[in-house]
Amino acid sequence: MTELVSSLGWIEEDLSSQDGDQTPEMEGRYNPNRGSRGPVDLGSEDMEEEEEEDGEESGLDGEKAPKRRGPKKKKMTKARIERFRARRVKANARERTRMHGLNDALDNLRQVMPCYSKTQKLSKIETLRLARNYIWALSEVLENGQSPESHGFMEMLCKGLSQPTSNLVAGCLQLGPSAMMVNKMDEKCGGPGAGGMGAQQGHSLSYPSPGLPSPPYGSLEASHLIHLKGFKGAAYENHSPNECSNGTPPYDGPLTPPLSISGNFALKQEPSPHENERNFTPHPTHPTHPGHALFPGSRFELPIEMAFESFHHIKLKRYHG
DNA sequence: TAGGCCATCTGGTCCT
DNA sequence: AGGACCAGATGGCCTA
Repeated sequence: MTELVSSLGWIEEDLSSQDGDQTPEMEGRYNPNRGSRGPVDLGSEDMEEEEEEDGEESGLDGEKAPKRRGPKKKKMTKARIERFRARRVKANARERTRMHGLNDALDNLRQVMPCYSKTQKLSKIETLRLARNYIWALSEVLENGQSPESHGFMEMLCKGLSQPTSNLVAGCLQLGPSAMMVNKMDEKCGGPGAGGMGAQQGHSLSYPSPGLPSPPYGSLEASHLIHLKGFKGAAYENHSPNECSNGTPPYDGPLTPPLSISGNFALKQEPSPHENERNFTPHPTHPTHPGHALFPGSRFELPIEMAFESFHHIKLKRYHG
């Protein structure tokens, strides 16, 4: 086997030095040194063919390698190797493109999540979990009339998320300057859970949907949610993202409305390229006033209660035909 | 330094 | 034959 690998050494060199399949779009993303795997495995077919060429070769310890059965395979001519390489290079490029598409889709998903930051990106798995929770929570709003300002809504949103993500979501949705101050004090006095509303509860929250699995990690302690009291409108407050200093990820991206209701669920338009630079500036699809949300299907802003009412009304109308 | 997350390469499988 | 999809492997980066 060692000999086999060394006999393929030239291919390894060849493949590792092939930056030829690096497309311009990958600039800055593709690092040829990344994910390199040492000896390149040519795959069963090619390996077998190499073995074939080696004939009855004894192994390292002198024991005989079992004779291979089945039809003899074609010899690995230089032309075939070339074709194989070309195919592999193309397949790699396609796979990269495919994964980039997948990542783009995830990015789009991140942007319609109740907390979105270009700089503090949710991981892939957290994005998917939060998306599921978001859909679930919104369904509850629609079907059971649950208030999006309730504990339950926030609990559903944070279910199964890691603690940092839960904090991020909670922070994005409901923390105003005063809450942040209180929270900071709480944390200094013994970390999350030492005070504040969550700590006052002092027990794990119970979750109403038995159909959903328990969180794989992260706890559901109420203290993870920092403060759950009325987040309405607070997300538009210009709180400093760096006020949390003990592990709570700072939120320094554009502030996503809790539910910027415009049509289906909370779809937003693509953020402007400059959105990242401004901490809080008007956006066509974002409400510009604290405590306001966008009127469904339009750019009118309403007090958030009215917006939810309209949202609810429209959804019910669609739901019931 | 360990662990989490990620991008990439790769071979296998299925489908057209 | 070739493309899409998938899962395993690998190594880089970052953070606690």
